[in-house]
Amino acid sequence: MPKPNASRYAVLGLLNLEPSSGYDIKQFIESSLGHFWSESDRWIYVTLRQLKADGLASGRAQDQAGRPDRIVYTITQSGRRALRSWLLEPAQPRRPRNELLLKLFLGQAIPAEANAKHIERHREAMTDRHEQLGQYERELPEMGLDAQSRRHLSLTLRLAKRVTAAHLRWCDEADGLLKKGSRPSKPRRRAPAKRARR
Amino acid sequence: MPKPNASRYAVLGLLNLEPSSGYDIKQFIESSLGHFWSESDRWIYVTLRQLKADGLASGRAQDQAGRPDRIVYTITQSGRRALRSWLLEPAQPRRPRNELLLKLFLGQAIPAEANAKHIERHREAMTDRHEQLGQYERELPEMGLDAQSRRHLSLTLRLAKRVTAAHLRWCDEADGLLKKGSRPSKPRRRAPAKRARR
DNA sequence: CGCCGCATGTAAGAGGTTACATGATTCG
DNA sequence: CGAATCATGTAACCTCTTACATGCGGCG
Repeated sequence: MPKPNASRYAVLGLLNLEPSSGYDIKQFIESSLGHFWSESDRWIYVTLRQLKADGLASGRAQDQAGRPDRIVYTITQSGRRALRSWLLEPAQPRRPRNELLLKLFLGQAIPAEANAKHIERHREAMTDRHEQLGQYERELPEMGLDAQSRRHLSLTLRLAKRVTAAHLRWCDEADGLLKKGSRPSKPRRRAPAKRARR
Repeated sequence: MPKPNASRYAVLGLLNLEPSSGYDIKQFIESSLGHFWSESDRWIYVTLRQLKADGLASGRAQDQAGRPDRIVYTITQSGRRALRSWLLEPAQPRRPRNELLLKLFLGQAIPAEANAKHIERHREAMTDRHEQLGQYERELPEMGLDAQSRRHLSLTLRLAKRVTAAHLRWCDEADGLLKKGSRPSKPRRRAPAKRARR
């Protein structure tokens, strides 16, 4: 029995929507799931062969005139069963790892302006993202998806937008706090206070 | 030259605040950075020895009466230089991988109530988290941290709270949308529409 | 007496990432 | 003519997880 492994099930789940080649899956993930899921394209191919080896999918090579052959994978009965039972299990939260917050927390070692720059970059990234999400949301109805998929995708978009907006509001707040923090009452003053644990 | 690697710098950054043993670092991460950063405890020990091997930290074993020995690591000059230049670089965003959203997106394969349950679990998790963050925020002033660290930690807490609140509001929205979606005009009806890519 | 806290380590392996490799076609 | 698109693969490597290992002292 294969271990619980999100990559496998992500690929398997897409096969469940429609038989696909590795390239199809890569395209679909990049174009549609990018705001909450991504995979390295090489890894998709490896995963597909693993799924086939485990009997969760079957693959047939298609000869294509003037193109590289494509291997189209189809989910099997046992694949559907495995997918369903994975979908019923609670989602496993990932280990939190926010590099931006880590850098800010450790940011005493660098000038305050450098920290402000981190926030500024983040604001730009979040602004772009927010715009892209809005764009994507507007394009949703025109994509050839069935009503269910559209509803489910729209659900994920809404969370992404809310979270992005929260980040943007935080950027404003953070700017203010960083400015306050970097303005010592006397110039060049250095706090002698020592951090103590426990 | 070691590759850019967040774990190493997380540990190095903590050493920069104060010379510490692996166990100290584990405790500090668990108690204070848990909402935006975590490490597997075993890996911390490995990382510390790597840092030492690379000359970024030095370590001295301390004999302790009746206790296992502890190895206290101290950041070196070259460690400080490496840390500073890492802190100045833009934060690398991680590959997005939200298992909850993946399961919801693929959730056509399971009954609508199962998807609602995912949301419900998520709401509970986010509610707990929000409470914990509030608790932590209230305890901040009493922790033996210097003013800078307190301000920086509080910054990270504020983002975490905003994001958590966004998740909670989304849970309510999602409930509504899932209910609408699972109520077909005629019972047992199944949408024959086929998804098409591109 | 058994469990918890302190304190570190090793080794195997999972789960990826990245560089390298190939090769035809279409488009600007 | 060069770059991008289609299409897959191998192999080395990195990062981290997990199971296993040790051992003392204090507490209920």
